[in-house]
Amino acid sequence: MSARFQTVTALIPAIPPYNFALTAGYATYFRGRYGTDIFENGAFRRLLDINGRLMLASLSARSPIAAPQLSIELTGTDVDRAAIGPATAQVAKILGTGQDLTPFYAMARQDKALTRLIGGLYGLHVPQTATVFEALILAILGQQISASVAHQLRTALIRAYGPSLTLAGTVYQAFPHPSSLATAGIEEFRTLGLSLRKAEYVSAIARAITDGKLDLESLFAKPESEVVTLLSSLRGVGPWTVEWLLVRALGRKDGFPASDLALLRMMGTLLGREAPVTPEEARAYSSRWSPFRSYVTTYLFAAARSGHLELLQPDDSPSDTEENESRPN
DNA sequence: GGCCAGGTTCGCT
DNA sequence: AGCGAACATGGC
Repeated sequence: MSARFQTVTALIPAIPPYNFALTAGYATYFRGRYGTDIFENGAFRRLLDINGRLMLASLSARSPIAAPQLSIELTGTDVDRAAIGPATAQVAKILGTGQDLTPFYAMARQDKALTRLIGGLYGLHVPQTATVFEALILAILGQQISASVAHQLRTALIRAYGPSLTLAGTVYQAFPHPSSLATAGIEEFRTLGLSLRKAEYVSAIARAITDGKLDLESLFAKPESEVVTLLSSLRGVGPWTVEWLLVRALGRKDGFPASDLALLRMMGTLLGREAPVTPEEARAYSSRWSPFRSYVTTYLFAAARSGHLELLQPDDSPSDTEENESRPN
């Protein structure tokens, strides 16, 4: 049963400045592969599920940051021109091509602590998840534990329950449907390494969706107050998860997970402190970044994930380095 | 081996 | 209201 594949191509414009490599890198945690997303050899790939049809999207950018254009190639057994619209819309959302950074940059240039940070990450947009469901499940899996354990759990869940398509010998996987997670048992989740609690949270959320009692995707168009109320009512969702989804799934500009341990450490460094800031300090200080705190959050995590911690160092430090090469002038 | 990780819930004061 | 314990598991 050799499937016959079709391929179609299109172009996606992005609002400049747009740095494709940085944005696709962020979406894959600068690891090359993370979860359903792959960024290798300059190409971002992800298996899309467009109304039940699986197709691989492969994206690349040739054009400069100031005049960005992404080329997309769709490959699958059921791909035709009609798939281009919905597929490009989904990828454009995932890679944040429609975001306008200009107002954020105008604010950040006036802010001493942010200047170096944004300078080193010029053109980074905020990647979004394809669905609110995906962001929520990933967030729950990542609560409290280290980034490496979170990576393991997320990978295991996607491998076990995500739809897959094999192309040229490579297996690609999309994020699991709510129905797949709803029919899986708590015990199955536990064998993947989830705690009993996380297994219960994921199971209950998936079942609520398939039962028609919960419509996460409708939150995208809802005002923030409603989003917060509904998400907070779910077991397993606290303040951190709500803020994380505002940033990562709902396209809000001013989300800020003030209780995030990593964020508190990064802010401490950014402000030239020895210790992490407290959640209260973080919240109070961050008000000056409003209404662009989702971008600040993303840029902080990008600096940490990409290993460029120097972007967090204060700019005005005297900087007496041991190996100082004498510089002219 | 112990403690901490990109939190949240639950049970006690 | 506020505080502490439990939770899974890899890494230091």
